[in-house]
Amino acid sequence: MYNADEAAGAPTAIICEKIWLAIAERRLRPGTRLKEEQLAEIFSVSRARIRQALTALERDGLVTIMPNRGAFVSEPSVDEARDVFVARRAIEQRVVERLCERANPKDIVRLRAHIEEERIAGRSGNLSDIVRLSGGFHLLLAELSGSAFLFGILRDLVSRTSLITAMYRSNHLHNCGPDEHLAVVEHIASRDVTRAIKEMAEHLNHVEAELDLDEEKDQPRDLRTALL
Amino acid sequence: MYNADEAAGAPTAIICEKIWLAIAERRLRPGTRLKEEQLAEIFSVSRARIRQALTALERDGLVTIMPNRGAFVSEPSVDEARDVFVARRAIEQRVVERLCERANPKDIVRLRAHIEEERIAGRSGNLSDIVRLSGGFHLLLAELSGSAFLFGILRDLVSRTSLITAMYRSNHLHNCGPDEHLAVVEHIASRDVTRAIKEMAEHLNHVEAELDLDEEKDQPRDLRTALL
DNA sequence: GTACACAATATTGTCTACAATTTTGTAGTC
DNA sequence: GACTACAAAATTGTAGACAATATTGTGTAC
Repeated sequence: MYNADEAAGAPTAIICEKIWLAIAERRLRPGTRLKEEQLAEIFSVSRARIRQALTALERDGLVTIMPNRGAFVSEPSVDEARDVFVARRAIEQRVVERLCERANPKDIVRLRAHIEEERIAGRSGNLSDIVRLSGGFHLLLAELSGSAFLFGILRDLVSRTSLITAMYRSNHLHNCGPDEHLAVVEHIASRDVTRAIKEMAEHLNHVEAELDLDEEKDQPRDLRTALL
Repeated sequence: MYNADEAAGAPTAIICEKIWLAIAERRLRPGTRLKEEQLAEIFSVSRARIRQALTALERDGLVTIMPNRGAFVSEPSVDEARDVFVARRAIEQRVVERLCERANPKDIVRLRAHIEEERIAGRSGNLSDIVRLSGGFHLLLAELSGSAFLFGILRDLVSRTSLITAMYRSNHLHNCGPDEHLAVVEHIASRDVTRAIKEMAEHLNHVEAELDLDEEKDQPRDLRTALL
């Protein structure tokens, strides 16, 4: 069978997505070094394109580039992880508010269809699809809210959330359940702003609560704190 | 006198800042084409570094890169401008909330010192400093809130605000007055969350209100709507 | 005289080679 | 025997050259 991973001349976006998925699926663990030449050989592209991909991934907070040192898979701290959820609650509240005002029947149809895709992926157990679609739901919400800017912020936040869930135990993998997604959508459909916001806030709380953010308050980021 | 603008081998960050300032000060008008080779010659650097700077500026929303077409100074629409303020109110509310809980006397000293700098720049009339410092106040607030992530979002938002104020009449240039900044800080100093939030919201409303966002509902983004 | 097709030009996108920096291994000295 | 200084290897950062693409100008046919 033809393996797309080893196809030559992959566009930058594809490379980003492959690395992103690898991180989200924990195949690439936080802290892993990402050598440019190595990646260039793996994807059969030039090193220049890998550099583009890495800087784009740095923008999304998935990799950390240290000057003259190289790129590493980011290791968000507990505090940073909590910050992401603080920001998500703030942003997604606005998204839901706007959507309750603006959403038309067509939007609701798209959202329900998306959730159906999530259900199918959940049953098939395809981890790539599950990760992609569960984040994609929140992104679709932001897109339909009509604000390109809120969408952009949430894009970052969802990427970081993927890394965080990958890092702090996503073993249960309840990970953004379609049921809670549907509840939000139905509240939006009935223009119930208060309940829609509340449902979204609870959903995000559930996702955060499933992480091991209380234990190991400050995990070792450098050797000094790790060993002394 | 030595002119730093024409110094050879400027780092990417410096190039970004120079272009950013030029946009914020309206020396580069929205829609202006940014030819890579031209910029490379101006800054005496290679085109590769200009490309890095342009992609970074695109990330901040200041320039728009069209594939195979080139880079242009962004022309945010009225809706996009309003979105930025919606997002700023959401984010900066959280920043102020956190700061009321966490701020220590040292932080207050830094904030007051910054406002004093703003006052000095305002009296001297140095446009570069005024633009930089007025945005810098909000960034300092976010930095002191202890959330690197909220800081990152606000960095984007402040950049975009600079472009927006440059585009939609910043002639009065009341533009983020130090007086209102001080009011916010004093409320934070006295741990009065409600008033601090209110003051910040009003401040942002004032900034938005000074723009011509109601008139010319949809300014011409492409030739079709401009001419027909 | 106008409209379409083609060619020339200019600009961006990509790749390969070279330079700078950091890290690691080795030897010398106290 | 351990520590410091130096050298070599590996890796990133940068620059310049080449290829692809879009725009503009010109010519020809109708």
